[in-house]
Amino acid sequence: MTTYFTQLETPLCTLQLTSDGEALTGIYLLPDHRHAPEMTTDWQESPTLPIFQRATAQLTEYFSGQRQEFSLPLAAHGTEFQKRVWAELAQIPYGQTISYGELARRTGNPKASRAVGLANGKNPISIVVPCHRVIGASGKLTGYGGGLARKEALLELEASPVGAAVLES
Amino acid sequence: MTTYFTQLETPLCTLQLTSDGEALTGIYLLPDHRHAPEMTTDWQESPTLPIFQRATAQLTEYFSGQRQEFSLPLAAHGTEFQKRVWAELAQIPYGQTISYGELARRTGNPKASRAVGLANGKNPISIVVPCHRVIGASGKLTGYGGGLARKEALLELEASPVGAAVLES
DNA sequence: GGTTTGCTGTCCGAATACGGCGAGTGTCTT
DNA sequence: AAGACACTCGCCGTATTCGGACAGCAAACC
Repeated sequence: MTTYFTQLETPLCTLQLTSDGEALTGIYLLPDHRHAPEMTTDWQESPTLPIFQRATAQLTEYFSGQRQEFSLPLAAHGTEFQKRVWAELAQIPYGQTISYGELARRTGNPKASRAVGLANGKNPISIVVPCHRVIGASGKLTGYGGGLARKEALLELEASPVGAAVLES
Repeated sequence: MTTYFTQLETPLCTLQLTSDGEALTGIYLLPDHRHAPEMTTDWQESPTLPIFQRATAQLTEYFSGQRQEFSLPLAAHGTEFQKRVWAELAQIPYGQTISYGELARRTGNPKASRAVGLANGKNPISIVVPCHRVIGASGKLTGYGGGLARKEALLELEASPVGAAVLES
């Protein structure tokens, strides 16, 4: 199965988008994103793919503070448990944060907060599936696949009424 | 990937042939063949598939003593080591036997006679890939996925100038 | 306030177990 | 002597199991 990809520059960092040709399968924060897939010979750069056009437009709006929700076909591959966690992630509104424990409760395994953290880190579609909105019960950020600094930046962006201005400073 | 199959009656037993549509992927001695794959819902019976027609004809000739070598497209899936062993199996002439140790030497791992035995047992294409021609260094048959009795019968068939007559008795 | 402990799902490396062997002994028949 | 047989031990590639490590948290203790 061919994997299509393209890249997008944002005020935060470079994003790498991947797709199966129909749905979006991944978004990675380019330099040093943990669990980012290796690019193999069957990858094909296709900036003009419709799904990439739509995703690029919506992400650009997001970073300018003009968009709070995404509308894109997604296809995240993982275990049953992981998919349940990711589905629950998508329910967290823009600008809000919850704890790993709370996410565990919503997922149906109240005591699996630690496993939820792992599943969170494996979320392939950063930003659109807002894993950055999950923080420790104490308020500490505790971890992010794309780096703690970027997690903090994303939360600042969503908390600021002036949008991307905070990223420029 | 759909798996195609058909069955064939022989003087020895029923044979189950499997294919990917192009090449032969398996031959199993039907009642009680160890490591025989489970038939799943994506299996499809296709007796008219060209590869099955050719295989059936050649196997029938073999059991009547009229054929000593096969000419069929094969596709055996396994590890590197297993494929090396199976390739070496194909070099053993009709009617001859060698020991597991000798097969290990020919494969390039002289001391791996025991591992060779395992790989031998995993050979998916019985008879055409003649794993029955490998016996213990002492002359004992020591084992066969399709049952020791059948291994003995196959060797008798190949040793007899009158062909399948020995199987009828 | 700190520290410890138990509860979670998944991955990954290490350790283990398991054979379609074979060579080397030792014993017991002929 | 020489063969038949039982037993032990080293050898090898796989399959399976096992033990940590983690994007946490709360309760139970000092």
